[in-house]
Amino acid sequence: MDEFLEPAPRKIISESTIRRLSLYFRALSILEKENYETVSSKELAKREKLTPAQVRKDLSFFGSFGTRGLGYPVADLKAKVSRILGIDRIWRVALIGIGNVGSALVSYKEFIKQGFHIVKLFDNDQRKIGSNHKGIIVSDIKNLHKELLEDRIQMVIITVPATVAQYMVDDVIRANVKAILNFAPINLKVPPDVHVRNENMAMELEYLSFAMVNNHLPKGAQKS
Amino acid sequence: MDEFLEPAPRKIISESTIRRLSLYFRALSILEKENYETVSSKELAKREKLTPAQVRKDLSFFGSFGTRGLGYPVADLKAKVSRILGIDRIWRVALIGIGNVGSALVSYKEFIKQGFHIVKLFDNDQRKIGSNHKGIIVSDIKNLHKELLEDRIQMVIITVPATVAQYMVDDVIRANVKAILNFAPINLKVPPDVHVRNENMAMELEYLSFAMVNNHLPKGAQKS
DNA sequence: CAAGCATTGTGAAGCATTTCACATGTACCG
DNA sequence: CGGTACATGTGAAATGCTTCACAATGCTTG
Repeated sequence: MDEFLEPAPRKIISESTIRRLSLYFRALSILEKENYETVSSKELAKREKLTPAQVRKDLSFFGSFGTRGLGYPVADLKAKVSRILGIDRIWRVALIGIGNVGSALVSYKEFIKQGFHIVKLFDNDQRKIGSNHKGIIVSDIKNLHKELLEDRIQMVIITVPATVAQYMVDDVIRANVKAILNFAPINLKVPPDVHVRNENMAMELEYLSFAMVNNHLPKGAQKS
Repeated sequence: MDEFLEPAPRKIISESTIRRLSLYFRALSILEKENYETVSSKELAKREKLTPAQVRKDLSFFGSFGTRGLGYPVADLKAKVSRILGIDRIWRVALIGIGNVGSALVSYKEFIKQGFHIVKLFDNDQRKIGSNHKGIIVSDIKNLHKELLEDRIQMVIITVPATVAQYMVDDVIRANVKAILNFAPINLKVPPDVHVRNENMAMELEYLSFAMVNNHLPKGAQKS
């Protein structure tokens, strides 16, 4: 537990680097299952369609994890990346809005695997309140503030219609939650110390649509 | 229909620009509902937390849509952006894998609103095949190739487990589909003319986790 | 135990993206 | 109808990100 990890990276880490850390983590999990002892930046890059230099640079922001001539120790690096990402622990998550997307996320296995435990569900629909989803009873949205505090919730996932999302968020912030994953297609207003990530599935389809219409070839295959 | 739009942008448009076009489209839809006639780059920027210069530069890649001193005509610009993004038409989409996430997406209203019509569903589970989701009968995955062609499917959404995703994709490619939205946490191998976008919801939570653990303040609020 | 091989870690170079700043142009007011 | 205020469109500067290239270094083999 007391190995060398740069205590807290003082350089500013770019968003893209953080996203790639997630990719490395995923690749390392697979490599571990395949019983690799070590892995080179080259192999890691190949598996996630990146360049070896990028892999090395990304990791080097956080320390020197490899061995020259050999590569990176898989299990060890995986542990370190998970520690950097903060997924070496359990996060207590609440989900607000038990619609189609909300219900799907309650059973989403990737969340559990990575330590994101959905422990509270909220909705405003009387027919849903009190019902049981995967062992969790849906709470009345009226008790949002109180129950978020009681259960020491650290992250919230918002899957309510865009029209009411901001109201939910205002309440969530009052309950001292600092991290929000937002599925509503709206730009939430939050104070500077609250982190928001937006997940907009239509946006990805729009990207595909653009690419098709404009014959916009994917990276690495640009046409002259 | 025959107004001036650069016929096909010859400059390479960056991924971030395309993503922002989606944001502009969203903001413009709201502005239209609010009965704005025109909008300045400043207002548009404010609504999507961007800079006015960025808005202007993004739009300028595709033409000159504004009026100096006045701003951009809302309805007109919206139409143009939707044309650039290729969402001024109907896209025929198939969804493979009727699990939690898959079923949620069948009813996802944002897709319909933007012209993405899910018209085929596939699964390999006998209990699901033949069942009806929002008026669509689930087909047997065995007929994937045949039915994709018959129904002239242009895009596919993959919501199957990571272990089988690549097999599905191989078949999808053989059916001449060029756009894939992938929810499986795996790096799909596709030929260079096939577009893939990955949607990884756990990755966004990991980002939040990182931000919390590293006290990584969001943009515009960096601490010294 | 030395030579050779493989692969990291990292400044510096090369690209890409964003922001700046201002010339240009339009609308509107008095 | 001239003057003023406003806001676009865009080269150029600034910033940020990725790739290059190579010195450093530990492993492996004979």
